[in-house]
Amino acid sequence: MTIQESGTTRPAGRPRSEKAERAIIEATLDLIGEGMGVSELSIEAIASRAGVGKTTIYRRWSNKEDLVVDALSTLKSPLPPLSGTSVREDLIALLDAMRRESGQARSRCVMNIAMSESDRYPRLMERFFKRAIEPRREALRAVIERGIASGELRPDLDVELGTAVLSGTMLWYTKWGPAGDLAPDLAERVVDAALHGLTP
Amino acid sequence: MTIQESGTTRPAGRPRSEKAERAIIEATLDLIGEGMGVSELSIEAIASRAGVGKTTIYRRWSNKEDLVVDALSTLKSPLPPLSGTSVREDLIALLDAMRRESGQARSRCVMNIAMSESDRYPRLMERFFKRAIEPRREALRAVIERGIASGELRPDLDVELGTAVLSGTMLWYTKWGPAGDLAPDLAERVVDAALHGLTP
DNA sequence: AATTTACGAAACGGCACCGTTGCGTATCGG
DNA sequence: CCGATACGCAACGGTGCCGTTTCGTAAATT
Repeated sequence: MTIQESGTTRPAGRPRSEKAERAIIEATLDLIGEGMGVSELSIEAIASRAGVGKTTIYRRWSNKEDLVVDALSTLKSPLPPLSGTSVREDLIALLDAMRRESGQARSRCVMNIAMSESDRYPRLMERFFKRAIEPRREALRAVIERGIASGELRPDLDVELGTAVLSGTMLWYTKWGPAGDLAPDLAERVVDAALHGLTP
Repeated sequence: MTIQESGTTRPAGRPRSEKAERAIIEATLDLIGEGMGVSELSIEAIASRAGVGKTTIYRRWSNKEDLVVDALSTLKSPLPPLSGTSVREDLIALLDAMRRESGQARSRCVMNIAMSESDRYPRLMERFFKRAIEPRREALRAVIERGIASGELRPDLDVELGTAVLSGTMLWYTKWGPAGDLAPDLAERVVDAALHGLTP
């Protein structure tokens, strides 16, 4: 053995192309980003878009769902840094990250899929949720729990209800708000409305 | 002329079957209610489900989109009666209607379509929005404006922000809340959280 | 009764995609 | 160089749906 990678023998023959693999996943995300539902994605369209033979796709994934799972899993969810100075500031930081993401076509369409196809592709969505949704929800939950502990939030506050109010409101604007980008100060206004309530 | 209906001459020949028409629309809504996206609906599946020949469908609608528009338009949106005694009570009535609807598979799937396919079928969705979504939003808006006028809500409240907080929170529970039916007192809790805020 | 239109069923040619196979070429280890 | 594997490409037979047409029958008007 001349070259050996961490104890695993490299199989003989030409190695699989990393470039092709990335191109396939990029093409998949592109098509999803253009509004394709999972059921409308065709392997042939992905192969064509990626400049790749169908063989190269089938060699790696046995079916479309597995491919989509892997493609969605590559979407990073970098949570914004939280200053920790106040609950209000941290909430604004989290919600403003949602606002910024909602401006990207790819993120919007992925969200569409997450919301509408979870019944038909439960396996796919379970994995995607764990990867992309759960960390954000957990961050929000942590901020709220910290706020309850510090007295910045009601001691009897239902944490889930708090997350629902905050991210649900942003979700509403994303889908049904005025067309185009969301107002830059939206997160701040939503947080203040949620914190202080609609009554005088 | 022997029998004449309200000034319009009935054309000769066998009249179109009202029963077949309803069966077609029912079948369409059934399939949508089972999780079908618009793009996955096939005329053949609808015809088969309705016990009808494809001819009978094509005679009435020239394409799938027109059929879906008509089918969705038959979905009633009976707004709940508002007591008008207080903003809080009216809001609870409106949000509880959303909660009850979210338990019905057909309503859930229609909502899925409304949220995820609005990019691909803008014409369809525009009409559906006007029919099913806009009246509810308008009712919510009216209650909020009345509350501002009566002093029950902040005088400087952004009406759209208020609707976003209320219906967005319900939306969040519908899609991402705990599985199964929503808690019967959810609307009340959401309204109180929105009215009084998350702070002590 | 004659005419007209609608009905359900079946079949049509066409198309897009399926998943697989064969081909000639490219890229690796030995 | 040799064997092995991956590559892009093209073609395969199969399937499901398209929108249309044909057929025999049913239900209305005149």
